[in-house]
Amino acid sequence: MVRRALTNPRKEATQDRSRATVDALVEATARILVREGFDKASTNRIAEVAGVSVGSLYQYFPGKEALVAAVIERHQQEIMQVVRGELARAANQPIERGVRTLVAVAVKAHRIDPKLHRVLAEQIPPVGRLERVETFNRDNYALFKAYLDRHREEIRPADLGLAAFVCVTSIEALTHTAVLHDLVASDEATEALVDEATRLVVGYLTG
Amino acid sequence: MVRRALTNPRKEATQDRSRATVDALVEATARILVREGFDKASTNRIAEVAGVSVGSLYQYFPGKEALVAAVIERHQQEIMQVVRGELARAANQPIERGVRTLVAVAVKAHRIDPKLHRVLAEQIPPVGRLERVETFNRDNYALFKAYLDRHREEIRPADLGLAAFVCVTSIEALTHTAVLHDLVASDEATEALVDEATRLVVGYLTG
Amino acid sequence: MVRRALTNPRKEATQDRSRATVDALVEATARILVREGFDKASTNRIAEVAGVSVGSLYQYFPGKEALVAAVIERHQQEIMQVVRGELARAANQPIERGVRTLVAVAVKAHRIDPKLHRVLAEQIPPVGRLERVETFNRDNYALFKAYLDRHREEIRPADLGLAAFVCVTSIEALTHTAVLHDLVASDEATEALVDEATRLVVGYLTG
Amino acid sequence: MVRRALTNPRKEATQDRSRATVDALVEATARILVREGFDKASTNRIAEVAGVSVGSLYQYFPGKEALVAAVIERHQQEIMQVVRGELARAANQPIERGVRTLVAVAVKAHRIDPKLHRVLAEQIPPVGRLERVETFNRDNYALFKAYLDRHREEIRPADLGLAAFVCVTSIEALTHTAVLHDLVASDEATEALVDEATRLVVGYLTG
DNA sequence: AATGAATGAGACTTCATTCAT
DNA sequence: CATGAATGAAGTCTCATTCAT
Repeated sequence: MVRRALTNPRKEATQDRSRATVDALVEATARILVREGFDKASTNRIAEVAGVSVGSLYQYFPGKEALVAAVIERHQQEIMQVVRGELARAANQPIERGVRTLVAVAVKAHRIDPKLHRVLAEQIPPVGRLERVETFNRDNYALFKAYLDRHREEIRPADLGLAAFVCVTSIEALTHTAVLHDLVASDEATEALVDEATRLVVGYLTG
Repeated sequence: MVRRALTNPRKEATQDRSRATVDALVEATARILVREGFDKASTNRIAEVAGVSVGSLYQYFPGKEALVAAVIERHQQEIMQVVRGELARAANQPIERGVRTLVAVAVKAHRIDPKLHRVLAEQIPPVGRLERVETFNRDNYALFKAYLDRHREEIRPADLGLAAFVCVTSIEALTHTAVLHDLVASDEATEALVDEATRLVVGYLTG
Repeated sequence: MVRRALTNPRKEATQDRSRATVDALVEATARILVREGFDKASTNRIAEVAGVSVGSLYQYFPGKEALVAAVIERHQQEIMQVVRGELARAANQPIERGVRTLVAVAVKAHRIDPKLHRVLAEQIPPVGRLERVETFNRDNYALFKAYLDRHREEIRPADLGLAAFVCVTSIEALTHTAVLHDLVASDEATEALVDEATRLVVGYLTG
Repeated sequence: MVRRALTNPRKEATQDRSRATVDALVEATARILVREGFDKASTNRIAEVAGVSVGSLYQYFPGKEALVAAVIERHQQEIMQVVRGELARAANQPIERGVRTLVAVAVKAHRIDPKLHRVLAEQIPPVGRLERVETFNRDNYALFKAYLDRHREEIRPADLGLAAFVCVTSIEALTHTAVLHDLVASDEATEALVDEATRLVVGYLTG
């Protein structure tokens, strides 16, 4: 609800033409973000790339921020779709197997449009970003904590909240950095990374 | 040599007055970054806060980027000073003790002007940032790898490079996130965090 | 015939629905003018408040000007209705009594939707305004001159045109300013104003 | 003090070049107002006519309003200079003679750049205008009331405040309207108007 | 060296109006 | 007739940078 005025779409796109315009705008924003960087993502340029007039842009979005927010949202939803899907499987797996699944999912998630992910992580200025990112991480955190709750018998740490923080933050950082630096270029490299990350977390939880 | 034109001081400030001007400019930039955010850090504003004319600003810095770069550099050096100092002690400590020292150092380092650290991490746009940050991490990475080399007998992972990446990335992420989210407000909380991070890394290295 | 293209309704609203639409548009314009000011009276906003599409607005009015003109016209007609009605009585009253009636009428007229009156007087840009206002004053002027003609025996000034100008302008200004500045808040205050204005004009005409 | 942010110059023009720029901007604004109307007075156009960049405009004025305010102020000061000068003479003249002087002054004042006066009176939107105009009229009102105080023996009305309001408003309206409608084109016409206005006011005051 | 006035490209945004459906 | 999506010219304003003094 907060900051509605700045980052929420102005009106729902009910009709087809509207819908297409909105999609084109969000897509154009993402494309520019990836190809030219945040600085080049001016409203005029976005409209131009979307093949739409600036006026139309402002008909649907109150400003640049809202467009970027929409891109982030879209990206986040694509990720969460992958995550949630694969995560169901992990729920009942034993720690070792389960964590490996989670790590693999994290890598997979980070590979969805990694260039966009990179830009969003690096270039987007504060206001809207932090909230989004935090929201995202809070989701991950909650999911992981639930997993730990279910397996509380098998793990050492008493403070599951802290444990979840440690694990989620580490996995996120490792996969994020690895993808950014192309450390997961080959399947072997990816497997090695997943192995290590799994060891890190499993060792921590069960040590 | 790289990008000299854009981010290096135009000239060495030999004379005292020059030196003072340069310092005032960098300090003003840092202050504005922290207090008003990157967006407000216009060259005119920086000059004003530094009590200097824009003209003088351009006498010493080729542009806005160079100023921000200088702020980053200064911050980084303050951090490395702390890190290097405390790190000497860790070198000959056994794994458990040594890692704990390293983690504690990381927390300490992140506490140097955390607001500035936050701004630099969140708000500064791409060009200069990534390189700087990577430089920074590469330093940490190298230092830690050297530590692992020295203790290679006591640790499990064969690929020390990968192991160093896993450890440095995790510690960095944990301390960074913890400081950002004020999870280290009290001494107890800090100690708890250090405990967990140490366990994470030690478990991984010796598991 | 003059300026038809810009300020006259495009077509007569013969059908009921049309009539209702036109009324809604004029009413919406007036409301916005009063409540939000001329600047906020965009065609889109007017259509929205009228509960009609912009397209429909342009079906009945050639543009924004025409709408404002319609509002002015409506207001003027309401005023002239009051004025003409009360004026009939004044026609045969002796100077003293007659002028008092006229002044009272002027105050009464200015009290019809004074907020709208104020906006029309203050905020509406040139093109259509002057003409309208002049038209309005010309009406008043003509009516008053006719009154003077009828009483030419009792008054001093030889040039009745000039006399009418002096009287109408003064009465208009006094009542207008008084209403704008809330100098007619109470009945006593109103009576005092009417007294003075009457004295002013009567003294001038009969002195 | 009110509305400083919107209508006051941003900085004092201390240096010669600055001063020239500010003057050019105000002059350009006045010229455009007179020749092309308020609507055409965009900041870009003003800067262009002033032979200056938009940037400079915003260096000295926070926006369009401030420019217009400056024009009004300048005009007002020119007027008050004339008024105050001639008014001294009226102070000790007997009613009849004094009022005639005052009326003549009013006409003279309204003749200073009458086109500009007209535009300011007709086209300038509310916010800044009313205050200015009221300030102006309050000055006139105060001056006239002082005159009445000095001659209280010779005049009828008990409430000098109300009397001043009646006289000032009437004289202002008569001269303003007369100048606007070119009723003072010839010397004879002017004299006739002054005669009538004087009679109006003197009759009222001494009747 | 220092100053700060001047520049002007370009970002953001609004709104009167049109036109395909 | 009604609708409302689309248009794009035009306006406002900022800010990195230059340059005459």
